[in-house]
Amino acid sequence: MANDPTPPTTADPMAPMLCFDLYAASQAFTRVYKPLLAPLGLTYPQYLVMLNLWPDSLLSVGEIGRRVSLESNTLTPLIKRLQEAGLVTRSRDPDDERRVVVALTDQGQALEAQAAHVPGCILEATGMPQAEIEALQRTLRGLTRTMLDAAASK
Amino acid sequence: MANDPTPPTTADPMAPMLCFDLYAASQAFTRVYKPLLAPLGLTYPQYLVMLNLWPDSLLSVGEIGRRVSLESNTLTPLIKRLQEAGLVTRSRDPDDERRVVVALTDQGQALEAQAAHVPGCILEATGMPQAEIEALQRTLRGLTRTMLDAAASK
DNA sequence: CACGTTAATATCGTACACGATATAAACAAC
DNA sequence: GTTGTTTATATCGTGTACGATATTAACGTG
Repeated sequence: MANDPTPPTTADPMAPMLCFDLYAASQAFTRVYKPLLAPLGLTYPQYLVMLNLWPDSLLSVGEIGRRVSLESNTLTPLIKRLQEAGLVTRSRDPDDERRVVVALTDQGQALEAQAAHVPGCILEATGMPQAEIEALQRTLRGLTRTMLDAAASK
Repeated sequence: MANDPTPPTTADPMAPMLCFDLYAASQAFTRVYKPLLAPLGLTYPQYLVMLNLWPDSLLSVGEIGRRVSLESNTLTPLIKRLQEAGLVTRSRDPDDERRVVVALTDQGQALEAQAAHVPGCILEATGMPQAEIEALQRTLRGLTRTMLDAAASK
């Protein structure tokens, strides 16, 4: 342990930053998800997309985007990677050629069973009872709405 | 409004995802920060770095990393951008040539005054009383610790 | 003091995020 | 039916994140 030239901190500038705590918690989840999803060949955002495709098996890019709060600039390359992995197909909607329809392949369908244990593992890792988790979710959703309204009104 | 081929969702796969709510809340903060920080020429992570430099004015890359939870692979290019913007200087620590010391320039120092209104604006945008914010921070910090412990023990 | 180890940054590759813009299909109005 | 507008994706550029590896300095032990 060499001597660090850092002077003793008088007041932690990070202490009052709620945003930082949110970010840290989000990153902590990512770290727990990673070893669970890596064997499936999925990143966390890719897992969110698959999670929506498993029950519906066929969705437009835009509908996926609304559900996971991402736009085509992020989703298009992400879904292309899922396609390269053989999990989904991409094709134009014949009813509306502007749309791209994402559909599960057999392999993508089969992945659902292999991912079935993930939510339970995450729930366990939180160490929180269900009721407390739901209370936290309500708090966060209210906060998110308030913040977005504040951003929009500017 | 054309007819969307999306079938009615039976159960929202996103509903139980606490991680998603954390992510959404974090993104909502980013959107509120952006118009406040853009006039200063800072991104949010860059603002976090400056927030630590303003009281101490001279920190090693590693010490900054410990405070903002980032490593050199992210910090090095970020700090180089701050350097190109004329806000900081980078130089080797003469006492330990492995270290790089980041120091505020006059311009970087001066930016503190221009950023002084930011925390108040953020606090106001949350619409939450101070006590509730602190309670949420405690919850999030506890959750983060539990999650990281769970990730480490695997 | 050589030599293996540790420590502090940097570099590289991959994958998000997201603002701005481009493209092309669908729609609307005349 | 041409023309203007909206809608759905895609592309591009910049900036994080982060695992893996490289580089160089400091340290420890014989």
